[in-house]
Amino acid sequence: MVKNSEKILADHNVSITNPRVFVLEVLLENKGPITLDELQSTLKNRVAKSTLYRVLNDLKKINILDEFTSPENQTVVELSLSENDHHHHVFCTNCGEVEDVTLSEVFEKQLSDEITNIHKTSKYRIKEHTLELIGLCSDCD
Amino acid sequence: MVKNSEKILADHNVSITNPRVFVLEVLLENKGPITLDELQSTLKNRVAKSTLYRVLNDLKKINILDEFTSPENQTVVELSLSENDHHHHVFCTNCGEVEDVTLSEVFEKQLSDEITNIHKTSKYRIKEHTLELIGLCSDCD
DNA sequence: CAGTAAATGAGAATAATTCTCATTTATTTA
DNA sequence: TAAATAAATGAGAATTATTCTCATTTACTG
Repeated sequence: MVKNSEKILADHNVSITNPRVFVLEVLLENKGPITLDELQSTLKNRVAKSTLYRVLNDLKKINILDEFTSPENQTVVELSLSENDHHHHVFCTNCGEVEDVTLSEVFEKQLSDEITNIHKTSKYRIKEHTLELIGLCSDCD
Repeated sequence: MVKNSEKILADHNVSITNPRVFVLEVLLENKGPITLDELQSTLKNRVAKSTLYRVLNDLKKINILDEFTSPENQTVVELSLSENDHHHHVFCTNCGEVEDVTLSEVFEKQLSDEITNIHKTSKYRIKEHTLELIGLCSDCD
């Protein structure tokens, strides 16, 4: 039986190596955004630091990984395996946890209308958007 | 005549020093977000690197400076002198320029409604939000 | 299974930011 | 207003995050 992570790598024509499989496994298991620190400590010493950065760059290159920075300047990564999976992020300002949020279709429509309006007055051609929600998670509230 | 920057510092009970005045002057003149690189090169050698970081932290501490990271991982700062000045940012993915955008009142209302709805299902108590619009400025388009 | 190309580990190099400490500048006190 | 005290600065060292180098190991090709 071929592991999920191995199939992902094969499908994107990247060679299947232990570090890549390990990293993918953690990301798949985690399901959602994860800070670099957390990823690193979950991997323990299975992957060298330099290799971890390289693997993450590899995954970005094949477009299955998003990277962004939290309001507290933590690097956060998240698998993005499917195209049609538009969502946003909530950050806890206290513990640094990050989660996905999916906004209602109605709202996303309102947002895209607003962006269309911006095009009329702004000198920018907008291609993407991200909404960051910042607050406290239930543990920290 | 007291300079604007000096008044700002005095109003917040921080001592008036050359580095602080220089930095504030550039930020006031620039009006809008500016990358650290740009700020640094505008200041030339008038302020030591370590002092620049210190001054920026001072301004953050008195709540008149916002700091955020662009999608290209550039540190960006912006004065926020008035409370009631909610706005968002557009980033050019090519040249790295950043600008303020103010969204329509109608849309901000829709957004705050959406956040209210999120409260019902999410475990987060949301206190702030930022919308980042990502695209190309007219020069780079 | 051997040969070649690619990936890895360990640590050096680089970049961004913070820290240290001796010196300078601002503020307070008399 | 000058002296005393406290705060801020400059220069560079220290720290942290990330990338790079290169000798060794691993994966893919025929």
